[in-house]
Amino acid sequence: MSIKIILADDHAMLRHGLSKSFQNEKDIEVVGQAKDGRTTVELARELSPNVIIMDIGMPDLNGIEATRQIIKECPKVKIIALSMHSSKNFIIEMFKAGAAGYLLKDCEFDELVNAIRLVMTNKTYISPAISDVVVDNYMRQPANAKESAFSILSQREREVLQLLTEGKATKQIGKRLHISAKTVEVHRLNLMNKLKIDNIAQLTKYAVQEGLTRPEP
Amino acid sequence: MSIKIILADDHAMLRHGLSKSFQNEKDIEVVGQAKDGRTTVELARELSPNVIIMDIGMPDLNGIEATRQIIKECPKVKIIALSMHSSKNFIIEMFKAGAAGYLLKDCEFDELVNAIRLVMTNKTYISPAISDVVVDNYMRQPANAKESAFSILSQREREVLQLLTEGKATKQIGKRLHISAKTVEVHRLNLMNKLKIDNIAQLTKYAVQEGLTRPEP
DNA sequence: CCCCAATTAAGTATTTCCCTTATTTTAAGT
DNA sequence: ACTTAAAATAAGGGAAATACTTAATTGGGG
Repeated sequence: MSIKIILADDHAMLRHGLSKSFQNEKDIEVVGQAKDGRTTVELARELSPNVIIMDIGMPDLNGIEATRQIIKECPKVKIIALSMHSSKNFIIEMFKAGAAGYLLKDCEFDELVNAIRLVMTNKTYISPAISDVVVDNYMRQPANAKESAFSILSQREREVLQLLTEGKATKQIGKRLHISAKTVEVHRLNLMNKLKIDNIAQLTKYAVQEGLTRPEP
Repeated sequence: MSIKIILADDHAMLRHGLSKSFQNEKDIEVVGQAKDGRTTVELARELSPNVIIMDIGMPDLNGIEATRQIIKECPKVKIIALSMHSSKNFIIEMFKAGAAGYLLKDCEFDELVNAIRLVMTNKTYISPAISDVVVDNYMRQPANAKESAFSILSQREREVLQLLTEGKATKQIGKRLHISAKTVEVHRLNLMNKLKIDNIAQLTKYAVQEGLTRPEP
């Protein structure tokens, strides 16, 4: 029986290319693709894959949040981050969210295949290209004391923050999250109080810096 | 008679250091310092300096706008850009705004001194570190066809855009620019229509990409 | 089992936004 | 110099969003 995987990345080109490449691997089957985090969460529920290849910078719901939510629902699913970013924050948060592996996008395809087979044996795969960052983090834990969005804000607040900083109106956010616009308002108010920011402009810059949303308009 | 210069940079540390360094140059006198573009414009009016050393990334009013305004009022003033950015857009727009020189911040102090003395003879100084960018621009003009904020928006609109994306409220912007809040509203509406963006979040990302405001919250 | 934080939601007063209209300046073209 | 266009200024008014308050419900952790 083959390994069922889902590809989550906002670039169709990359998904298509990977999908083609996986056709040569007889024990791996691409059962689904998603261009944003929210779709990925839904597909994970419907298709019950073994592995998800997850980009971090995606619209609507970023890869870290998506991972958090998927792992909460189905802890057996193995999620491998495939990201452009080698910055400490992303790597650490991705593993905190429950990822089973982390690779950079400029790695070889074979490395990804190896990683997939490895995580299927309940092991964790850390790409050599980023292993030093992970080690470094354990070496000087106290230096990493500054609280980031991931620790101060609740999950819902982070979701609202991302949609807010992607230009969505309160109403739209309510619809997307299936909650009242009034609730979204409260989340917005609370998160802005926590961050001590009282305008969307600075909030957007903050979210970009934290990697919760992407810098492109 | 010595050359009177103004230092415009938001980092007090840099201003202080430069100021100290200039004490060794007997023919150069630092007559004023400013931490933002708007203050620089005022100082330029009051102190009538010969040269202004101008950073680009400054709050309230960025270096490019400040240059535009100062040159409009006093075309004799020589403005030398001292920037971290070596990207084409900044360099081109700075010269369009009327700058007499452009240096990167990691150049030698002596290069800056040379540049100051050179522009005083009505020559233009382009740092070797960026000269290729300038040449490159003339080589393939048509490639540079995509319109940036500097070309589509009016000066007032760019000013409003910067303040808006720095988190200022309409009222505050009106006060700062000495115009009615209603007028600011119109400028905001017009610029958003021109850019085809209808929310502050995306507008902020756009302004950051165009260098009109800084990425830090 | 109780408590705290998170999530949900509504009411209301205030503010902002959107659109239209209009006058005055400034810039540009011929 | 004269005409036109664009930019900058501003007000009015209804629609919409926001700030702030209050509160019910839920879900773990001690």
